[in-house]
Amino acid sequence: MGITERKERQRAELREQILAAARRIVFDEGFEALTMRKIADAIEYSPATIYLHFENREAIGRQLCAETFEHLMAYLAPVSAIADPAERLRAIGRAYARFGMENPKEYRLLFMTDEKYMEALFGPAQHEDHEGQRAFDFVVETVRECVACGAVAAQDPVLLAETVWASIHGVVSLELTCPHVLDSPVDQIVETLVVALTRGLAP
Amino acid sequence: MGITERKERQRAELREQILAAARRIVFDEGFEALTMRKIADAIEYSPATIYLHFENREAIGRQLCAETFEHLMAYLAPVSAIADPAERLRAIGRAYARFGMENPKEYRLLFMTDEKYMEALFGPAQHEDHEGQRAFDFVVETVRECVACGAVAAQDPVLLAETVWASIHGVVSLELTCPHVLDSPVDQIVETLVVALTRGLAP
DNA sequence: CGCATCGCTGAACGTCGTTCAATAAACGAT
DNA sequence: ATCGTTTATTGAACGACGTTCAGCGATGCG
Repeated sequence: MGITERKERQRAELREQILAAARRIVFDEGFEALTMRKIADAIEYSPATIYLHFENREAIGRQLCAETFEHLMAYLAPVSAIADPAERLRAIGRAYARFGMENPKEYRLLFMTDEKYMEALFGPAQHEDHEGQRAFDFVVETVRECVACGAVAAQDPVLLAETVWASIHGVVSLELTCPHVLDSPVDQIVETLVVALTRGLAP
Repeated sequence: MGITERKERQRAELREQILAAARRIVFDEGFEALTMRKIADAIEYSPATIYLHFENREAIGRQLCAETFEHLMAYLAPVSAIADPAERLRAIGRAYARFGMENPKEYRLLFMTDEKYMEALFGPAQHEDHEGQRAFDFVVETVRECVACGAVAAQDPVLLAETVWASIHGVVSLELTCPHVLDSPVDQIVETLVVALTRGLAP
């Protein structure tokens, strides 16, 4: 009785086709340009069919966000190999910015569009393991190590981690929103920022 | 022959009514919720009438951006009275962040929506006096003074000013996009940031 | 073969920004 | 006062959007 399985497989395949089409559209034109009818055209199905696989457009956005977050994690993962906490903190900033600049549409969807696309990663739900929170905890832990080894003056590690995150996010988001306003190269601004921050937060 | 003048006045009044309605809607619900039909309802005219005063919705957004920028300048103006350049630089950051937190929808329209709403303030036009550029030059000048008096190590002042601006923007924009993700109060993050930056950029 | 289930869609609803011919009012000239 | 013209305003429409749902045909089961 492989019929049920075949149907399930075909169903999953169509769902993946929808996601693939949506991914491509978002990558090329951004999430605002993602249209149910455009997806339908791409997969050669009626728009109504999409609603048999996703609750609505927002649900597709949420799924793409989850994937985007995995993508971001892939950028950050190699950084954890760096032993020196201060250098690791700087490397986190660089890797994060690099992800944003290399994946502008995805970054925008995840961090600059609406809170509803982040809240799946961060809460405010109660008991789920929020991968967003876990990733942020990695930054917090690095800051804690910086404090422990005397590279950073003792302060609330969460506050410091949020300061680092927010400021790097600022460079990326400003560049993504208005590409020609920042005169200096993003790399250089990020470098200035991470160096100044680790210097300025030292005891 | 006051007839022409009266007509001109009435025309200007209706234009101002449109802007007033648009302002209120953006202030209450954000620019995404700004609808031509909603404006038309508010001013008790047909939607088509609005197009006799503005080219399209985007033109209204641009005008609101210009006003928003004036508003931001009003926050920054008192700061110029501060004599110490380093303290003035910190005060710029605080005032900028306060503006963003107190005028979230306007801030979002101006700096987080689309480059087309900033480019009127910053270019890429050629010979106009871009008020956005002038405001940014104020930050650059402050940085220059910081360098001159030895508070900041000699580097490209534009790079340093952009670093400061982008990082503060990051705190504001992150908080506006996802209000409950940052655990620490925005004031505290901004304070940590401006202090760490001026410390870290010192010679 | 008949019946039930499933995948799928055409057509519709209400929304949006925008356009344009048509209407009515106000005006200048005679 | 009347005519012709300019001006202000709009109703109705177009195409696109997200979303819903009755119904269609094919598939599977007894």
